[in-house]
Amino acid sequence: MPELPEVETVASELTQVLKNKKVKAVKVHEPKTVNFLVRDFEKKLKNKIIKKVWRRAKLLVIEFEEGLYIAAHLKMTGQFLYQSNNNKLTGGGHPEDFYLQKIPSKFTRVEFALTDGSHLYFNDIRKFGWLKLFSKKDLEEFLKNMQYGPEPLEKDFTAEYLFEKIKNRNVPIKPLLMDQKLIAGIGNIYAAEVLFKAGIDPQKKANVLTKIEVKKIYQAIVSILKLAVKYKGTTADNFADIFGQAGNYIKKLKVYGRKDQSCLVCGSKLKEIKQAQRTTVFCPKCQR
DNA sequence: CAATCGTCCTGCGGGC
DNA sequence: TGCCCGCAGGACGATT
Repeated sequence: MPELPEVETVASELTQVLKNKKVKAVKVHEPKTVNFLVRDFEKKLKNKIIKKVWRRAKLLVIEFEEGLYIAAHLKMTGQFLYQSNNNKLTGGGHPEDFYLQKIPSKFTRVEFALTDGSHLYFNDIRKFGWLKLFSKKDLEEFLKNMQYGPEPLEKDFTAEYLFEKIKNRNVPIKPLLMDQKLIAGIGNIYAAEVLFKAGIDPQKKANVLTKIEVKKIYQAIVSILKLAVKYKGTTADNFADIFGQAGNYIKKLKVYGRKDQSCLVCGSKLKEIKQAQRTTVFCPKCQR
């Protein structure tokens, strides 16, 4: 669920609130969430100062002084929630906003107390998410092993790159767009949205796509991801930003989660299929 | 190289 | 009303 726009939102907000703050204490409630023995993980982070938080693919990286890093993956249900020293989550009180999880809750896997009295919580219902503590060298090694493809909003991601990489691939285009080694950061929601915007059937094999079709896909990737970042992502399930606010791109979704509803362009019935054990919704008339 | 399945985990919704 | 089943999905490893 959290894909590039959601993770980007969390990274930039975390940088805003955590920059130059010092860790007072860490509590790990779920040992399997972290890559060290609980007491070691807690000890290594004590008194460390946070420099910034950034994103690579769907990975969040919290950078500390002295070359220490936490790489975090939210997987499906992970959330970072921030509570400043004197108030609760901002919430907002709009009923449509989101159901706010109480923090800490039974889903709080790791909590960070900062010396200014604020707290950061890593919540995760399904325990797929993780926090890995790395030295600079370990982080570089880890990222190298991941073999992430280019960032879709950076200059090295081009229509030509995309065409060259997929022109010989005899696989359906939709699951391919979710391959992190091809492009970093696209998941099930945005892959579906991109192909709708580009007017391409998700079942179409990559190696039959023309240069023009690939260019349409490329343009859809860039424009949709940019807009989704601007909207602070999509809350289709339980994504929230660090203040517990839902992402607004859900209002812009054209196909994801709209099985059997009518196409917003042509009015025909949207169809749901399974591809590589993932659901894909598309318009059989608009996407060919 | 491609396709598929199992795994991790829990809440929720559909069906009866 | 209540219970069971299966779905949701990011990413990796194993198998065919």
